[in-house]
Amino acid sequence: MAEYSKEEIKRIEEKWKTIWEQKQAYRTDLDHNRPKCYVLDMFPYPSGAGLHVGHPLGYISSDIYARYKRLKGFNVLHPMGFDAFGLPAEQYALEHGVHPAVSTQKNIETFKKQMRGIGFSYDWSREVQTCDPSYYRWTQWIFIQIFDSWFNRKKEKAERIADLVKIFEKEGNAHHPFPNTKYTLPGTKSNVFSTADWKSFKPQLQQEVLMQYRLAYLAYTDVNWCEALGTVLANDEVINGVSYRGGFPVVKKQMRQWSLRITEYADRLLKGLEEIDFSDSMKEIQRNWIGKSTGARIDFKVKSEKGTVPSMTVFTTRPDTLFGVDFMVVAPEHEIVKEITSAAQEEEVSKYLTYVESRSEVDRMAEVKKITGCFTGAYAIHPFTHTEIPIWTSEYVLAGYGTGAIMAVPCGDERDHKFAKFFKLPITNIIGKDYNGEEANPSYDAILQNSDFLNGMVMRDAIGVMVDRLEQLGIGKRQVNYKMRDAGWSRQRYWGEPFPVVFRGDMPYAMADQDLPLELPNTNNFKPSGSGEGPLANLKDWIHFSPTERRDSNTMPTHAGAAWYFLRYMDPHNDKVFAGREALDYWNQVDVYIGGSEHAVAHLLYSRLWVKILHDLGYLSFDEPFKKLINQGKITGDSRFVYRIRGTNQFVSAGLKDKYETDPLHVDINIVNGLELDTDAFRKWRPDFTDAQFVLEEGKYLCGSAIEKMSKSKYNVVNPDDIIEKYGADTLRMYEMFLGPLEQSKPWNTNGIDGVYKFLKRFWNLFHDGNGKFGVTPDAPTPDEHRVLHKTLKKISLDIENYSFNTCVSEFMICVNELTALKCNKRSVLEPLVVALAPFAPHIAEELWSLLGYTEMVVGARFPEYDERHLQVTAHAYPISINGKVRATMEFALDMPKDDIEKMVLASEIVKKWSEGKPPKKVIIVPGKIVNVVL
RNA sequence: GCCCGGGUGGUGGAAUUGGUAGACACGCAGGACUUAAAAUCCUGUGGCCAGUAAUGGCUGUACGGGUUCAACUCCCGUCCCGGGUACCA
Repeated sequence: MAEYSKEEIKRIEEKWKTIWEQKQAYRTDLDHNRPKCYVLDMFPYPSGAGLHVGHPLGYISSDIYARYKRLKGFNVLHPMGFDAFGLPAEQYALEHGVHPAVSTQKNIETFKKQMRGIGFSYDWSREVQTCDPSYYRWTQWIFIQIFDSWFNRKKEKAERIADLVKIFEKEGNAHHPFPNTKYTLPGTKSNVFSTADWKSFKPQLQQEVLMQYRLAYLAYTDVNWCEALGTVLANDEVINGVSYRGGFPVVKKQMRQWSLRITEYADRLLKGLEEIDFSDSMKEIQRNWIGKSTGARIDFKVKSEKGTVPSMTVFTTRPDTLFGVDFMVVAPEHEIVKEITSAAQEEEVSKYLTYVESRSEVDRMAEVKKITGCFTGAYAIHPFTHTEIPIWTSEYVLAGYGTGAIMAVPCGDERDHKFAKFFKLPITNIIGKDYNGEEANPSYDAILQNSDFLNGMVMRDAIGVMVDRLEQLGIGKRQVNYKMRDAGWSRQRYWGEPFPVVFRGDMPYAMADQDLPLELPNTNNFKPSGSGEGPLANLKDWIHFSPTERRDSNTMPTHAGAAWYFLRYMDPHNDKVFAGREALDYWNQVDVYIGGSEHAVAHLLYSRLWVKILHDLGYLSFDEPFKKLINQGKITGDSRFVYRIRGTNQFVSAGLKDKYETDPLHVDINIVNGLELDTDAFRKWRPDFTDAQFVLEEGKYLCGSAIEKMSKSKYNVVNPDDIIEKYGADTLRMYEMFLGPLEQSKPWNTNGIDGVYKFLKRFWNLFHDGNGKFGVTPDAPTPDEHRVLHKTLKKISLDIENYSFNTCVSEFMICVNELTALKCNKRSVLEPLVVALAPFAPHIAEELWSLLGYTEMVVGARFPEYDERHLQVTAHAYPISINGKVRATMEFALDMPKDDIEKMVLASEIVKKWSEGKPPKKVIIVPGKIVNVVL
């Protein structure tokens, strides 16, 4: 008896999982005779909670795609691994005393077990774990390559530091100025040096200079210091001034940190977006993050009491508005403030600076709209009108962007306008009626007035004219600015990659290749030192491993291991290089990358950066890692609530809750059916509910509901294991796809899962008679059966190529409905369908395939091609236009073979009737479209 | 505030990208089988109206306009929902 029952499903699924493992069915090797396809999932962080139904959504889609591509004859790389370093394991260690290595391994085992249950086709022989020394050895190695390179702006690519040294020896740094324009050589005010200077520098100073160019560099930088976590956070880990994890306050602190000079790549990261297939919103997020703006730097002479400052420089995107400047604003942190403040304003300015310093990041974030500022007593001289423009300082100008100083044009900029109104400063109007006196108009299209040589010009056109003039006079220059900052790369944590450097004196030196990996020392002391140093600082012997040398006490962020793991998959066991060149060239770019949109800025940008650097240094033939990115939507939880009457153990049904004073409580989703609570189960759920009383409506207890994030504390987590236990993995896979479009977020519910289960059962039954006996007939298909088969094959293959898996499932259901109605049990029809179903429901497909008599697995089969000749197209009646003009309308509806000649014949017949016997010269007819006829 | 998405039956969602809106599934209702229930199968199911009926008519894709022979799809305006971002000059 072979019925598609719970027991049979279990037997089948376990059987095939075991066979796949024994035969290593999904093992992949280089094969130059077949086209390759690299299908990648974002590898998970193995959290203690295990997988929930949201995780597999992306994994299932990528698995379907990978399996499909295999059946289409591609050599598919479809690996999985673990992003195993990270803060949660370390915090767990602090709380429970379990070493991160131990808890991480345990979690990974759980993840793998759960993944096995779903029946993924991963090549587990290629698994990587970022915390494995044989892996992070190469993370460290790549870091050294980055440390050992600089960005040649002339060639727009990374080169070796050794090449830079050669340049310095030949010509100093005249053609390659310091990336940081504010940097000056120690003891001087200069930022240029000659060959002779370079040769006179002591080795220590040479290293210091080189550090200014390195793509991974050490510098005192303002970092986001989180006291509560005892660590520094990256910009993208700070949300609204508090830590993304825990929501603790974050303040600025100066620390000597590693950074990656990602800003040098801003333009290439931006340009690269044009050639890769990411969603519009994803590209937009990255563009915003990079934040490119073009404009000009403009120098202003300064008149102060002390007369010491010859000029100040501002950045503006609107040089066309130069004649509308009414005041200047510099950031409070700007060093010029102290130099130009007049005696009369001294007290007020210092009071204001104290106030600004006292304001935490959170305060500033919370009160963005608050207008504060102070006059410095100094004036800038307008380069054309030579009028005196008052210089103010205000926190609305940021020290870290542009030059930290702006020219304020209140009639065109909203913030400048508000500032002017608040401090009652006069406003110059340069755009006539386009400025209403009430609010700024940031238009580019107004006609300029009051603007000397720009009068009468459209603002947009005036920009270039003004910049040209400024450049001629040598008081301004075209300039591009980016919002993006260099990426902080140090973490004061234990559970991460140690930096592969040794310090001699103050300077770090890269470790030699043969000394890698620098292994993370084993310890049980994970407490941060609190002063800003990480737990590794507690290991004095490790830090000071020799009398003259010491190690870095920081570790790298989790982004490091994740920035290149997709390369390691290509050649995971290589101990000579991070991945062999042949494998890198063969597997090349990731063809499809599926994962959550939350990694839009951090992970995806760092991966793109590392690949670009490795490409520049000659290690890779491609410079974008991911050809196509798909963001699967989040699966949210669907929570249920019960309402307890305050102070009692009585619970009121949702419809009646307003009649009482109640408190809502989350209730376990698993003891609620739809909205109806299983009251017996509820009493058993928790001891304090044993004697719960219920106020029912219409004999039922109905729960309240809300869509929320899935989390343990909300009792709305659905574990895929439970679904598999009840319906099997094939049903879970197909149901998750059936839920809706892949990229759309949706709440999890099991409302329709029976429909999918029934579908599989009916599919199974097509191969069996009423008594559960397997049997198919050898007959040839009827035209109807042909049509059903080829229609389905066409739709399925097209939809998979478009990642539209939900419509695939529907198409399968239609197919089974139609074949059931036709009572079709022919091998010629059913066999191709087994192969088509295999990507979605691999277990049942394998079983049916073997029942059909194949000894080789369906894994190795070929996806059936559809044949257009078996498809019937229904044409509809539409107006027919003759010579582009609509002449008449006629209805026809018929099944028409989709064949061009017949279409022509048909169309000409129709037209013949209408155009009074005149035969058409040219007829274009597309089913479902306007029929165009040229007479 | 600004920038992207999106709004279709009781529900999840289809619609060849301008061509019969609501496929498929859930739910619901009715029926068959059964002593009964479960399971399974069949029929119906956007709304309103007419008819004993087969059927026919009107209306309908957030709202208001427009383009078109034809609009869920394109254009203009309005209202909601989701995501990103936040003094970046």
